[in-house]
Amino acid sequence: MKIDTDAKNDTRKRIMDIAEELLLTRGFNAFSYQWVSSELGVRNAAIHYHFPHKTDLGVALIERYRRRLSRFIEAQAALPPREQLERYFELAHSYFRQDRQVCPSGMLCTEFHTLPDAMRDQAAAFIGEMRDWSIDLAARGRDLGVFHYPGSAEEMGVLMFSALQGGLQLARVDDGWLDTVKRQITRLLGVE
Amino acid sequence: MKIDTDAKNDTRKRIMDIAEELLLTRGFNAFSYQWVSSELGVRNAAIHYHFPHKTDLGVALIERYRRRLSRFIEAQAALPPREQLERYFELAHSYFRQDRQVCPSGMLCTEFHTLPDAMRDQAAAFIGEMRDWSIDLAARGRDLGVFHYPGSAEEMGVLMFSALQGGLQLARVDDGWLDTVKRQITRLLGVE
DNA sequence: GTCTATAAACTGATAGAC
DNA sequence: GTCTATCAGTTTATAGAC
Repeated sequence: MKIDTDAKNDTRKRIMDIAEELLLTRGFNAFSYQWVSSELGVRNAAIHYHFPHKTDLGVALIERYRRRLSRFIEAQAALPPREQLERYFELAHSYFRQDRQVCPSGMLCTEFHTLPDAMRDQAAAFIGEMRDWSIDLAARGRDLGVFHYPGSAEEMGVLMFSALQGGLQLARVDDGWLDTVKRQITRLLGVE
Repeated sequence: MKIDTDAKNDTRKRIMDIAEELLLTRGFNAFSYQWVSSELGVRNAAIHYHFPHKTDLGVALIERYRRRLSRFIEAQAALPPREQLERYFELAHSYFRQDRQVCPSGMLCTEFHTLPDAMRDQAAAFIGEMRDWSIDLAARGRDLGVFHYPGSAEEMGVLMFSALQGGLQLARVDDGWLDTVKRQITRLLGVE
């Protein structure tokens, strides 16, 4: 088995890190290879060496989100639901803290109609995995008697995901928005 | 007093209608004057006559949303809360039905960091008015004994707005998403 | 791997004829 | 009001030297 992670290639990783920040603040259509290359201190042809087409860069970014999400889910799988909920909130809030980024799922959704097919496929898979995990959290919390809410776990999970995604975006206009959404979700889950 | 509405000038209105569709499907950064002019059957210089800068077009679109919202709020102000909620849902769903558009607030939020100042100001005002109305709905429904939910009207109003905005975007990936969000909001409002 | 140089297409925008 | 013609700048992308 070969080690074939992004860390293998330092420049490749730095390109992705810069592109990720640009994706989550400005959107995929609102940054160019020039933005990445000048930030990295190289010429734009160097970026094309690592990612021949911009689509390749976009796909690589979403694939990395999916791997991260997979690791995140695994790492907190055994925690009690209340702490899982805290991690969920912290995940969202960490985007906001970093230059008022939004969740990749939200950015990719609003740009969805403009994305190349390969990116759309990856985005849809990523969003499906986020939804499933949110539903699992709602289900497990209820099964363990920690959450008490009306409707099915699927309905509550989808609502939590939607509200956090919307709240993260609207927080760009009003600082307190995300905290309000977090607080109200906690209440609606009937915690305590 | 002069009559100075958009309807006065037919071409101007048609430009705005085309640009609006492009804004809500693709985003402000992902369409150009060429897209509008070719759809309208004129040359791009004709668009510049009506809107010298693209920013002017963007601002005019958001100002129109604000006027429409103002009329919408007035038109349904006297309705019972349950019907107001239905209209709220229908407002969101009408975007989805039309080529899976998203709510302007969502598109403008994800593109926020890339927008010119004048558009940002208008977008923030529009979003604030949407939020206030959602809060008013939550408050009035509770006052009239129709809604029963934990937390303040502000918290519930902000949550409903966030969830609908997020749900509308995520519906691009999964058709049933928006309906699920609507159903769960209704439940969480403790209707019936 | 990164560079220079360049291509072809598109962007927002303007001048001036009709 | 719309046209033709054009501008300077940017975009994604490639060829070939080092």
